[in-house]
Amino acid sequence: MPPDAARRSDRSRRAILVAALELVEALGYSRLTIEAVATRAGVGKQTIYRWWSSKGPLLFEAFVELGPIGQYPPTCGDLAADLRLELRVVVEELGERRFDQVCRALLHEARDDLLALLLTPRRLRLEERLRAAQRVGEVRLEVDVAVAADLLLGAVHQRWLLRTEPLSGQHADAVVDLVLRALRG
Amino acid sequence: MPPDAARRSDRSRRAILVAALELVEALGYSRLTIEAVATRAGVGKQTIYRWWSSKGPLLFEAFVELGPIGQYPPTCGDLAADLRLELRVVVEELGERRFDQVCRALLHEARDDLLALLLTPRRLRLEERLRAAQRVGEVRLEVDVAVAADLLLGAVHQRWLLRTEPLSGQHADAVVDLVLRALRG
Amino acid sequence: MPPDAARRSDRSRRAILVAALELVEALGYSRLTIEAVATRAGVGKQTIYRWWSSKGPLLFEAFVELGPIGQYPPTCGDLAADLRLELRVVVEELGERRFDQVCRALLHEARDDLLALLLTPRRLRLEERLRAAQRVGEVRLEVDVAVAADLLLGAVHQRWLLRTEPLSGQHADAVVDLVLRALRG
Amino acid sequence: MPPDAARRSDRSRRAILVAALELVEALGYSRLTIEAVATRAGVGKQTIYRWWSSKGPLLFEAFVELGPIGQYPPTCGDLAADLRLELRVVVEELGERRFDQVCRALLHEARDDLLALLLTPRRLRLEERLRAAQRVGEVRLEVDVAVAADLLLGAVHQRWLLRTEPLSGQHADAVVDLVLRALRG
DNA sequence: GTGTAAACGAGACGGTACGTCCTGTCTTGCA
DNA sequence: TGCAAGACAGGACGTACCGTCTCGTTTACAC
Repeated sequence: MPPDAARRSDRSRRAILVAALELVEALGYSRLTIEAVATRAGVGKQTIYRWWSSKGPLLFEAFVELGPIGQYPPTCGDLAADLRLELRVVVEELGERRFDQVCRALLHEARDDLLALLLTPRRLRLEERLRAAQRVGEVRLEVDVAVAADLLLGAVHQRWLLRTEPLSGQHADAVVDLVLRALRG
Repeated sequence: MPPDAARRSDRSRRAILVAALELVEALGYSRLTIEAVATRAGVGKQTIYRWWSSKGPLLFEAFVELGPIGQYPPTCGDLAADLRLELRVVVEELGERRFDQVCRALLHEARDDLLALLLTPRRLRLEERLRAAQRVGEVRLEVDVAVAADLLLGAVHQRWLLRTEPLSGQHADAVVDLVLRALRG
Repeated sequence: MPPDAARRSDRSRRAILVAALELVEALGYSRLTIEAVATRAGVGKQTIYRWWSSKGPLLFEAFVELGPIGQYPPTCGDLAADLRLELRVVVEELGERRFDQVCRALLHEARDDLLALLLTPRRLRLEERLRAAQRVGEVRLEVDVAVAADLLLGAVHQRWLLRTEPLSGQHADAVVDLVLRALRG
Repeated sequence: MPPDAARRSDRSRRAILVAALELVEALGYSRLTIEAVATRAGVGKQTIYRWWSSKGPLLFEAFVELGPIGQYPPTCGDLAADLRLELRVVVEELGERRFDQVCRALLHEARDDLLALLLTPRRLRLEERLRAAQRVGEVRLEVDVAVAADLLLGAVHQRWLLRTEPLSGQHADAVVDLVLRALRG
C-alpha cells in the first residue's frame, strides 16, 4: 500500500526534519544515519522509510522547509551593484555549515536534480536581472544569459567546491567586474 | 610502527590500484567497497588498510598513476583557439566515467586537497597561457588571471557538477568567447 | 538497551541451535565459527551476538535443548548393579562426539559453571542412590557421599579427559567394585 | 631443509619460553598469541614457528623447563601418610595459575598426550607406592593399582576441572581415607 | 682471517574470523 | 489501527592473528 498522506503525523514529520538538519550540521553527511535521525526524533525507522526513500531527499526536504535560504535582496537600478549584491548573498549562503553539508550530500548521492533545485532560485533571479539589462541595452542582446550565469555562479561555486581559497566578497566583486566587461555593448 | 615502504610489494600495490579503478568505473563510488577491491586484486584487506586510510586517497592515487590524464594539447599562437582547445579537453576529461567518479569521491570525502591537486595542472596551464597573452598585450594587465581561470573552469565545472545540461564543446566555446571579451584591452 | 526477549524469533533461535550442534559435531569446537553458524542457520551474525556472548554458552544451550542427554536408567534394588549401570551410561555419554566436544568447549572457555551444570544431573542421581543405600545400611553412615561421587565420576572423567586409555564399561565396573568396598560397613 | 639444531640460538629459545610462560600466566591460554610471544621475546615470529608447531607444544616445553613442578616429597613407611602427602602436593600444584593454565591449554588443544605426560610422574610414583604396599600386604593383591590411582587422582582432578568446590587438603585427605578402606585386605 | 650458509629480527603478505554498525524490511504491542 | 520500538537477514566495516614469505644482518663453522 502507498502511504496515506492524509493520515500522516505532522508531529513526527517535523521532528524528523528537525533532527535530520541538526545531525547533518553536527556530523556532516556521511556520518549521518537514518537510525540516528529516528532515535533523535523519537520515531520508528519505518516512519522515515515510509515517507522518504533515502537520506538525500530527506535532507533536501528538511532544508527547503527549515533551512536558512530566504535572503532575496531587492534590486536597485544599477546592474553592477545588483550583481555584486546577488553574488555576495550566494557567498554567504555557501559559508553556512548546514547549507554546505546538504549541498555536498546531494552532490555525492548523485541527487544533482535536488541540488540544482536548491540553487535554481538564485540562478533564475540572476538570469532575469540579466535579461532586464538586455532590454535596457546594458547587456548585449547576443549574450546567452545562461552562459553568463554559468560564469558568475560557476566562478564562486568553483572556490566553494575546491576550497582552494576562502570564499570572499572581494572575489565575488572581482568576478562581477570581469563578467560585466564581457556583457556590455 | 609505520609501515615499511621499502618492503612494499609493488605487485600488490599495482593490483590494488588497477582493481580500484576498474571497480569505481563499473560500480560508481558509493557501491565500491574495500573488500571488493581486495578480492579482485587478490590481496588481503589489511594490505589495503596498511597503505591507504580510505577509499578517497586510494582512488586518487589510482587515478594519478593509471588514469587517462595526460592530454596536454600544444598551444598555437592564437589565444582564442588555445583556450577553446584547452576547455574542450577539460570537457572531455570530465565526461569520462572514471574521472567523474573519482572527482565526486574526493569531493564527498572532503578530500578537496586531492581534488584540487587533480585539477591543478590544467588550471596552471590556463593561467600560464593567460599570462603569456598579457605579455603580448592580448589580455589587459589589470586582469587577475586567477579570477579569469575561475570564470573559464568554473562555468564548465558548474554544468558537470549539477548536470543541468550535458557538457559540450559548444558550451565551452561559448564560455571562451564571452570571457575573451572581458579580457581584451 | 537489553534485547527484548518477548520479541525474539523462535524460528531463528532454533535454527541457530541446530546449526551449532551440527557444526560442532562435524568440525569440533575450535574449528567452529560464529560466521559458519550464522550462514548455516540463515541468520545474521548480529542475531547470534544479540543473544549469546560466545560459542560456549551457545553450545551449552544447544546441547541442553537438543542434545541426547536423557538416559536415566531405572534403579533396581541392587546397589552394585545400580552403580554399574549408572557409570556405564556416563561412559557412553562421554563417548558421543557432540557431548565430548561441548564439554571440552566449556572447559576451555572456563565456563566451568556450565560444564558442571551439564554433569550435575548424573551426580545428583548418584548421590541420591548412595544416600538411599546409607538408609538401608548398605553404605556406612560416616561416608561423605559427595566424596564417594568424586571417586566414582572422577575416575571415569579422568580417563575421558586424558585419553590415556579408552573409556570402557569394564573400567567403570572395576571402579564401582573398588569403591563399593570402601563404602560398605 | 630441516632446521639445524646445532646453530640454534639458546638466547632466543629461552627468551621465547620465558615470554610464553609469563603471558599464559597473565592472559590465560586462549588470549595468548604467538605474535605477542614473539614481540615480548624480541624475536621474529618465524623463529618460533621454526622450532614449535603451535602454542601447545611451546607451552609444554616452557613448563617442563621452567615450571615449578619439582616437589617430590620423600615417602615415610606409613601408607596413609604417604598418600595424603602425595595428594596434597597435587592439590597445591593445581592451585598454581601457571600450571592450571597450561593444563587447560593442553586439554583444549587435544594435546592430551602432553597433558598426560605432565601428570605422569606423579601417577607413576603413586602406583609405585601402591605396589610397594601390595608387597608388604597393606594393599590386597587383587587391586588394580591403575584403577586405584584413577580413584585418587580422578577425585582431585574432578574438583579442579569443574571448580565446583575449591581444592583443599581436607578433601584430599578424605579421598585418601575412603580409598584406603577399599584397598586394604 | 675469510667465505658461506644457516639462523636471526623484522615485518609485509594472503587469508580467516572477529565483533560492530547500519541498512531496509518485518513484527509486536501499546495507545 | 497507526506508530514507537526494535528484532531480523544481510553485508561492509576496520582489527587482530594466523602461518608463510622475503628481506638484510649477525653468527659461527670450514677453509
